Amino acid sequence: MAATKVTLKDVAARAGVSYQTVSKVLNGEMQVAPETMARIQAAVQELGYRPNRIARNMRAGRSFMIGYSWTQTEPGQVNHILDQFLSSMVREAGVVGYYVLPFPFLEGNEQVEIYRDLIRSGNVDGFVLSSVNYNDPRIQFLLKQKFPFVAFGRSNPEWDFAWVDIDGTAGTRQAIEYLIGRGHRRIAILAWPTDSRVGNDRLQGYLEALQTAQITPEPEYILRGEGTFEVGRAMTLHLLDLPAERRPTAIMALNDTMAIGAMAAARERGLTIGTDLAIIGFDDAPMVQYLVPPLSSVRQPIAEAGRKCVELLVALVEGQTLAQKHVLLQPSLIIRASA
Amino acid sequence: MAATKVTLKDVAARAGVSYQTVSKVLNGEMQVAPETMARIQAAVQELGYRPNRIARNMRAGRSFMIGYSWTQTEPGQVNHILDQFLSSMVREAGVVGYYVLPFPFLEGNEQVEIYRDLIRSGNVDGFVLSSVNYNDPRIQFLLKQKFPFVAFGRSNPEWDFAWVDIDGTAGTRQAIEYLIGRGHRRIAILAWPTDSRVGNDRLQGYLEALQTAQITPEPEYILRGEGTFEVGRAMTLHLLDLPAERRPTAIMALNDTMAIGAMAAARERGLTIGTDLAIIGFDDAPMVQYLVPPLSSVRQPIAEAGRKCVELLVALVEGQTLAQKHVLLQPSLIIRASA
DNA sequence: ATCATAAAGGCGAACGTTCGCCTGGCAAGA
DNA sequence: TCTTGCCAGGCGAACGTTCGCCTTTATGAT
Repeated sequence: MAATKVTLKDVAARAGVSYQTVSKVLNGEMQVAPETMARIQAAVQELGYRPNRIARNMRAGRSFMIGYSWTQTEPGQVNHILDQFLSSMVREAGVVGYYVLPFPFLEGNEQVEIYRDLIRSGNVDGFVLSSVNYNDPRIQFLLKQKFPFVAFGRSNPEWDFAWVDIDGTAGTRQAIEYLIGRGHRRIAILAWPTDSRVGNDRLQGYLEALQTAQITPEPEYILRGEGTFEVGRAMTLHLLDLPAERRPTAIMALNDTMAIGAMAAARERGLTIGTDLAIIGFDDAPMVQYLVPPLSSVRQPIAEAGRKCVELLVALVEGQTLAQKHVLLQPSLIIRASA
Repeated sequence: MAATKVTLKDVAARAGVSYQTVSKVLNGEMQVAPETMARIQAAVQELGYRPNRIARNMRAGRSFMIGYSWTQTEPGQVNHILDQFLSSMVREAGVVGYYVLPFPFLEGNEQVEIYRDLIRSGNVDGFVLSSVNYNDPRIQFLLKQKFPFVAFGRSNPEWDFAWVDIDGTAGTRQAIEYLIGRGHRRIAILAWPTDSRVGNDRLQGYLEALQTAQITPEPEYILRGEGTFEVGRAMTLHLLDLPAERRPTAIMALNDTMAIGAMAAARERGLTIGTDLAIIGFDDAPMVQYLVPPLSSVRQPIAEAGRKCVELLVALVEGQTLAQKHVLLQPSLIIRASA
């Protein structure tokens, strides 16, 4: 089917040396006479030789693969993260001689079994984990196995492992500080259930910003629920139906989908978004700039996170001690007309 | 670092047979006494043996990997395709014992070099191509190399290769027929430059629907440009500034981003979308359901396409003759309030 | 003339599989 | 008793690398 494979032996035969010599020369592990060198290089060129990666890995006892899987979003949700994150991982991995191996994501214990299989079959040298949360069974498993991995996201504080995360607290804090700076005092937040580490981190920024401004957090301004459009809309309707003097003048949502729900609710109540009610989202999904009005949101340096994950992981795999085991990246607030 | 690898020899030693026998038994290529079988299975279980994939591939002379790369979208654009497409490929590949190997996408000749390298190094057994267009150099190269691949998208009609595509013509035709059925006669289309195969296919559906309805296509209703928000907006402003009796009552855009631009333009001219002006997009990006009004759009069976690509490719790689070399999937029109 | 040294390159082995062929033993038929 | 055939399993080889050690020849110092 494909052109027959060119091996070291073919190159060696043409260059008139042993194949081991070719190997060493190509890997720069040996001094040879200049003419020999030239003959070898010519043979490589003419035959189009490339080292067989499988054989190399076989010998090395490693796969030079980084396992990665992600939660597939349900239809109607976007995973605008994936493209950036995966692209940057693939690129960075390529630079240091690795590949990224995507594998299916399953929930619960089955997922751990997949990790176990990939390890045992020698398929991967390490993992990058996404969608990390408290008590993540994958982390627990990998720690026990002492198998190299880097988590994109934090988990239980008592667990000691390498992670890269985006400072959700800072993102929200920045947004809330902006709202306060614009004169808002009654600021509500559409938050997530307490079992979400990401949600709690982001909520924390809200509390910190209020505290700094010496505003007492009102429990009725902190609503929790799933991060969907419908939930965001329902929560906002509830907030807008509070008596006028308690009704919030600004709403921050922990993701854009909820923020869009909030915008819908505001419109239903006849409010002008941006003037009657300020709304800020989180994630800066690609389309929110085209909403009416364009949604302010917190943008995360996803590509940078992907790069860092690979960098840390490769260091771990190669047995280096990490200069920094934790990387916390700063998001940035993108202000548009909605706030 | 990781637990020491368990090999066939370890299993064999524990079961008291030769390692080759273990191999054959596990692969079902040999009959053995029931007790032997039991001993082997017990040993496998107790030691947690999994065949080493690299060694297996080495022996097989194949990688069981499917190469895939995609064009990373510029910031501000969504690649809502990737998640679905890649997930379904990974899943389907897993079922038949393959993995998907993502690699960086580069433009032009460099890209072909990457393909060449991946082939020569034995990294992949085949490719799935995305973002295919006319005169695609990758297709040209792979055809010449006789290396297995499946394209997601069509290219030059004279080239003979396996592809999976979504029937863009049918998608647009369906949308235009819907508009005609709603009484629209002056229907404009925001199309793409003529060098886009996808764009031309979709445009074709527009022409066909008009012809069926015996409406003469007006050149001034067929606008071409890049598929961005700004272009969509500018084109629409131009259309809306036509004299009242020539102004279109409906606009179809070849992607959602342009459709969103059209919505912005309509709003700028004070038109009510859905009643004064019907707008339909293409792609059904996840967020368009939340626009105001929700955007009607053509939805593509992306996951199905990913599955089919893998199915065809694996058949090719394994040397089977394909029952069907071309798969054309039908998109569906999702009607919302914008049209 | 002798010996150590370095340069240039060869050689065998190993990584963990799978594949094809071989063998020893046993039962049944002639 | 001898052959035939089958069952259960063993054995060597090979895939394409890399690694460690060995050999040969030339060079220079003693």
